[in-house]
Amino acid sequence: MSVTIRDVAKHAGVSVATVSRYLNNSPLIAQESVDKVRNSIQALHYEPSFLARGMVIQRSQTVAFLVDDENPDTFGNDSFLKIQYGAERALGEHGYYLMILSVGSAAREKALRKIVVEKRIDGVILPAQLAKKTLCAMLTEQDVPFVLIGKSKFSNWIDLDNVMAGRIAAEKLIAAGAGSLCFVGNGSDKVFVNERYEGFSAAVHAQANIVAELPRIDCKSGAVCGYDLITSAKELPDAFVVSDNETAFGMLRALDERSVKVPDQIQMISFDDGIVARLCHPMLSVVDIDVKQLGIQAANMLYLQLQAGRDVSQQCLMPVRLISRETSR
Amino acid sequence: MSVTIRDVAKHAGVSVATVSRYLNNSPLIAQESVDKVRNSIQALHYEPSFLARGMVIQRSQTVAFLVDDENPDTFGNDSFLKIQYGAERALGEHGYYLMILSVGSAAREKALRKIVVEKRIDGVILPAQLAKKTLCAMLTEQDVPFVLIGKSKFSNWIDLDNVMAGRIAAEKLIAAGAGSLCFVGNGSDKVFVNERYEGFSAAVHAQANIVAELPRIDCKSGAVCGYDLITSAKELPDAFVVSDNETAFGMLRALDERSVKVPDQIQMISFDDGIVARLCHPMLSVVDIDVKQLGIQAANMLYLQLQAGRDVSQQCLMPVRLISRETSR
DNA sequence: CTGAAAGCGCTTACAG
DNA sequence: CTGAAAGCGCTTACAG
Repeated sequence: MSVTIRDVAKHAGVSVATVSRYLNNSPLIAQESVDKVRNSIQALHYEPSFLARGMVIQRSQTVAFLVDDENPDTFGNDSFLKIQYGAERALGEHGYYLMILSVGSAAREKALRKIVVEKRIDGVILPAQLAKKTLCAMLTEQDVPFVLIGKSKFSNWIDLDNVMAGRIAAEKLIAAGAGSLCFVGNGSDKVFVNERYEGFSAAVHAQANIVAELPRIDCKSGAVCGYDLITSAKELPDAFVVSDNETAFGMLRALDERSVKVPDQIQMISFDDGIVARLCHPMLSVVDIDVKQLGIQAANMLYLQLQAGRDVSQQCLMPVRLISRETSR
Repeated sequence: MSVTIRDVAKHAGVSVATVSRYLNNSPLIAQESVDKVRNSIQALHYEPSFLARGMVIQRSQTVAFLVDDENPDTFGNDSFLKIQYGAERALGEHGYYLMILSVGSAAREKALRKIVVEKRIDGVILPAQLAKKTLCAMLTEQDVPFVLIGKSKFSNWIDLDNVMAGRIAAEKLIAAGAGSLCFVGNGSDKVFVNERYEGFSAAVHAQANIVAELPRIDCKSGAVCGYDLITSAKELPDAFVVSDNETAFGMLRALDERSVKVPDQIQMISFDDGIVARLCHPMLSVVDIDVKQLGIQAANMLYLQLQAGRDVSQQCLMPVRLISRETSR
């Protein structure tokens, strides 16, 4: 049907071995042959079959990106989409393809195993939350490199620098004159919330004259909770650092109703730059990271391992940056 | 290295042909052989190589999902992620895998061609916006079935029923007593906006006593535009149908500032149920569709074509539903 | 530097 | 119903 390596060989007047050498950039080939083969390939619109090639070299040039579509908390947002796109792009530049695989249930985990032993994929990128012991053990045993998104006890991971993010937020507020700060966290069990608090805390304690009264408040319902928190508060600090946009959104609305001027009377900084940050009134200042870049980096880390052949241990913390808008001075 | 069909054959005391027949559920095999082979496969943990199989049958059991990561307008939202997950799930149940491929630039379009002729994929799902003539022609020529997400002149597509959505919104408002309605659209060049208006329009004109003054207002910057629109409006209709959540958000904030009671004095209905709808104050009533279901359906349509072997022309309009919240009576 | 040949792991007529 | 054999399109020692 389609044109094969044999057709090219015949057309070029060489053997298939020579064509194959050309395809693989082998040094064992004369310039003259190179030219002939190149011409024939163009003339015939030849495209090597990855299936045949993959079969002999036992590689598919594709990596799996694991997701859990049953976990809206982790994946129901577009930053995940951006990570994915970033990874696809970076991988594409190295000639690799990206396959999506949801592994919510145990059945799907078996599916992953199947894919791995079938050699359908050469590597995997997965969120740390999905990195169960059995899964990682399987990957290691099958000699498939993987990189995690999010800190982990496993060797290779990449994450945003949440501690730094918390520190930056607090420092900015202190520099802007806030004498008393309060951290509001949505979800005390989430590690990124706790990391942001850790950074916040370090920055506050570094200044002898700063009061960290109400040092930390935890809520768990986003906007509604943030709103309630403000309406019921007796006294307010000079500034809030809030773990997420939605909680901040609710707080700002309540502040507005109480006619508290932001940022004049109270300042606020949150994290992650989403649509909600821009809908806040006034617009929310935020410590953000470039999530697409995170995906790109993850892909590059994996590519390195794919090349090295064996595990090179890598950890990477992505830098964050402050986006000053209207809730901070 | 890994166990092959030959190992299984030897272990089971049959020929590789028989094992292959078992693998392919061939009827040409005795029950006795079936049992022997099944046992051996389990004993040996045999997993057939998709690469070898794919090479002979010229199929890879994977479909490509095309995206354009440079177009934030279409893909910078989580509904796209849900479509993707839905597709992955549905495909997975049929034993197919999902590969992501971004095709923003011309270079990537060549990459798609390569993937197709390499037989790396058996079919493709793509947003209608990406369905350029050359691309579809290539797919057709290469005999690769595809389904579009969004209405199209090409044969197979699936879309949300935007006309119906517009109609439902208007009818609900009319039934709730609105005597004058106004449609606010964000982006007069977007087909889904125009379709929603079309349904709105039909519903309004069906009622002789309904006034459609200010029949349609177009803006193009979301929240800010919605806000300005209300602050500068001289008189207001009984109800608004708004093409998107963000514009509605801005309008509601302005209404609040003007102390117009919603939904008592003015009602409002928008489309798509996102996070913003719930952050509106009062919470936005919305006509929504199940986007994940859209992905599932798209996958099923493609699967049908993959099975049928040849093009079966299908169009599918996904039903929508009203989610009544606080902005409608 | 080059080609003939074996082999990667499967499927599928073909003959029995 | 079963097996021997050819073939899918490539790569890679091996001998030259």
